[in-house]
Amino acid sequence: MTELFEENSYWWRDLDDSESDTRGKLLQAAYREIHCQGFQSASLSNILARTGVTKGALYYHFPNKTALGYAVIDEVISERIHLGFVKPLQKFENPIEGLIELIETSGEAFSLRDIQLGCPLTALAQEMASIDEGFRSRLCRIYDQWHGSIANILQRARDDGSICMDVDPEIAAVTIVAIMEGALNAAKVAQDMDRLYQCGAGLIQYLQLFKVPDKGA
Amino acid sequence: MTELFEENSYWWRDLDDSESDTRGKLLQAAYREIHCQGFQSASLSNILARTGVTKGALYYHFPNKTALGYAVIDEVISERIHLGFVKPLQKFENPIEGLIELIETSGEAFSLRDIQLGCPLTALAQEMASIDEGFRSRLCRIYDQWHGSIANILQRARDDGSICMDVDPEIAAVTIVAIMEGALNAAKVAQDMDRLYQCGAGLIQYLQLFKVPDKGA
DNA sequence: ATTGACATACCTACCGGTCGGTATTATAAA
DNA sequence: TTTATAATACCGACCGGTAGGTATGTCAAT
Repeated sequence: MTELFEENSYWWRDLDDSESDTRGKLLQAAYREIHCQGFQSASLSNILARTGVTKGALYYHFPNKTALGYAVIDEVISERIHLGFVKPLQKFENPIEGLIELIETSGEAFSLRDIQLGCPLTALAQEMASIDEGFRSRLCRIYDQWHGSIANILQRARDDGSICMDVDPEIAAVTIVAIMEGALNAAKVAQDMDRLYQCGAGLIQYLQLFKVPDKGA
Repeated sequence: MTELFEENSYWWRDLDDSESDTRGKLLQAAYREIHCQGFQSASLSNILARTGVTKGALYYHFPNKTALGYAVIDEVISERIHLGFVKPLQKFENPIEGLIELIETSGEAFSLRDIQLGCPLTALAQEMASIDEGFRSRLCRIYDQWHGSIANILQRARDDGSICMDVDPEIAAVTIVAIMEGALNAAKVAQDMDRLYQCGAGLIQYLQLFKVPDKGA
């Protein structure tokens, strides 16, 4: 078996393996183990072995496995999604161009390995949302922030007339995220970056609908 | 904990619990257990207890847990996706109207419980695609059939001029499935049917792009 | 002397899987 | 028609291993 855990990845690039921060090391290792195996099948022994931390230390910092999972969502995944999908959008004047830019650069950002692993948010949502309310509510918060940030820039764009008045920012935001997560899912199963590009093209088509009807005519 | 397994559900309505067919009973129970818990956390003991079948009988029909999982995909999930998402599309003259009809009726087909559980195909894909090649290839086959069937009707519609010539059937098909799976994912996490409707509205907007440019003008 | 930050040994429950045995039916030779 | 054989379908005690979790011990810094 190829050990996906050992690979470098977009999903855990630049993790701050703060040498002496036991709690931090546990969080990062737990994040990767959970991303690779799922939460329920994530093995504390693996995390311990990989970090060199002992069980006593783990249970000093976290009351149980579930709490560790919650912390991974709140402190690692949340930030990753923000850094990868929310923040990059803020710096664009025109949200449509920002979205398109984001779609196009993500083709370069992801390696095939990243695609195989898939989005950690979706994975955890699929596995845990119906099993544990603590997981669900935390994951939901992240999705809501993601939706909110997109809806926000669409609203602003609508206000200043750079996109069509009759686009509903909320519907558009939810749909855009759905396409992105759906695209990541499709590419993961197919193990094929092309799926990502195809959905990217579809998303760009969808975004064309937002343009103001040609004023030049 | 509410026992999602015990609920009736869109996802396992009309399962043929063929009284005396041990293998069939195991398949159906395994499907439900896997859908509720995920494959890795699915407990053979649960499946056994729920069916009244013994361990000896299970291992007579299946060499191991993995083979049981494969059979669930090939024989249960495959058919469910076909019945729920592929076949309903075939009976429509106009694929756009067919898609829209499917989106609208699915709002009635799903209960909140169904939404909480989510699509079994996505769940298994997210959990197992990067862990086990046997799972991945089988799930990929189902997605390919789904994509293929949509691409097909779009191609036919293009040929007879009922949709715009410059829609790429493959890109459109992959994108449509991505939106649907993304919608189911969003609704699951939010535990809210409205997410489904929002994405449905977004998908319908997207489908408007396929219409032939107004010939009456 | 107390506390924060671990380390180590240990516990029980459950997991997938095995294996010797059994009841029932099908086949076929005598 | 009886009887021997064999395959099918199942039973359930048992096994090694791993899981999450706990109890107690250590030890440097305040």
